[in-house]
Amino acid sequence: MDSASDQAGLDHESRLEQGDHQAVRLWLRLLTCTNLVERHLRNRLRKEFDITLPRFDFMAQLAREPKGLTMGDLSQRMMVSGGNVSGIAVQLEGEGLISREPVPGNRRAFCVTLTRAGQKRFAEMAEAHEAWVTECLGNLSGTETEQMMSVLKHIKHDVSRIEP
Amino acid sequence: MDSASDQAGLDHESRLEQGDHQAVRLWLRLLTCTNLVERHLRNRLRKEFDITLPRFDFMAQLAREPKGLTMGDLSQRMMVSGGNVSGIAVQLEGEGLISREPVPGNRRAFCVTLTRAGQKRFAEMAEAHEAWVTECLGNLSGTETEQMMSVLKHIKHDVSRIEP
DNA sequence: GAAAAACATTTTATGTTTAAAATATTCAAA
DNA sequence: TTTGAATATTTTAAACATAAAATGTTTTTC
Repeated sequence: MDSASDQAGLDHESRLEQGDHQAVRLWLRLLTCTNLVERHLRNRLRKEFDITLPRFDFMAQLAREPKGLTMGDLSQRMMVSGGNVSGIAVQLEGEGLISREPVPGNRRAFCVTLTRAGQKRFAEMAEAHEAWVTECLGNLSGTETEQMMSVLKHIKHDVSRIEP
Repeated sequence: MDSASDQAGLDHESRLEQGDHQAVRLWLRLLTCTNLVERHLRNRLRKEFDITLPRFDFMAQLAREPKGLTMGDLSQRMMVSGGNVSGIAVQLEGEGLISREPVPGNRRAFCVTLTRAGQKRFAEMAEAHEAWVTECLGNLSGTETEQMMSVLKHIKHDVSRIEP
């Protein structure tokens, strides 16, 4: 067992055998890397602000859109099901961090916004969050960052063309 | 609203505002991209083989290690909690795809292996899985693939150095 | 303008995931 | 050799996630 994998812990891509193809190797490394960062952010959000990643994400979407979003908008942007968004909204509303008000002229939809308390709370968290992300991804060179952005865009395009 | 985001649906990184910094932009794109591929694979595994991604992953780890792994090994390599692995193992054992046998000389640990049926089942799935991954990530140029591999390695290294 | 289709959301049932506590075993030290 | 620490796993409780059904609203269509 080599010291590098001892150090970082064994994971998806540390244990690949020769036969695995290039694309699979890339996929496993991509997955490992994203999980690593995601877990790091999740832990710190919990430890420092006692909030989960989905709730933070929910609030982040609202912070970018001061005029508010509907539940459907949130579902799309967070890329999760409507029922999921619904459950998170109940909790955040209970904590007084968001408010749901009827949309004039459309009694089906809600307009969800951050409350004043929600804005304040989110601002604190966002600053820390950005610092944590920068800690994870901020040591790349400008070239590396650009390469990643470019290739990821390419992948996103390819995958979008597949879906049934 | 541009046609590209109509096409793929709104997501984490489609809605960023100017002020967000480089690292955060990269992170959101990385997350979006990984989620996109992960969801695609998850859906196809469910549709074609009626299996979940975690179960597939569990079996994949075992397929690479014919001598078997302990529950703790699996937890580390899959990067999920022990309780999680425990639950998956119960199910797969119930379906006769894996077996758990005591380790001689250590009554705490189990040695988990694929059964013959498990090996056969996994071989079928793995072939399809590799094709799906190649569909998602196989259209990149050699240069792009190498760049991704290299930058991801860099990120992984940076993040590993942070953890408390 | 009534029926049908589409929309926005919530509810329900089921399953996944985690952290933390509980259980049991092994190892180390005094 | 008993105490205590470390290890390996399972159980538990709560949050998260999905699909599908249910509810109520709006729009379309004939």
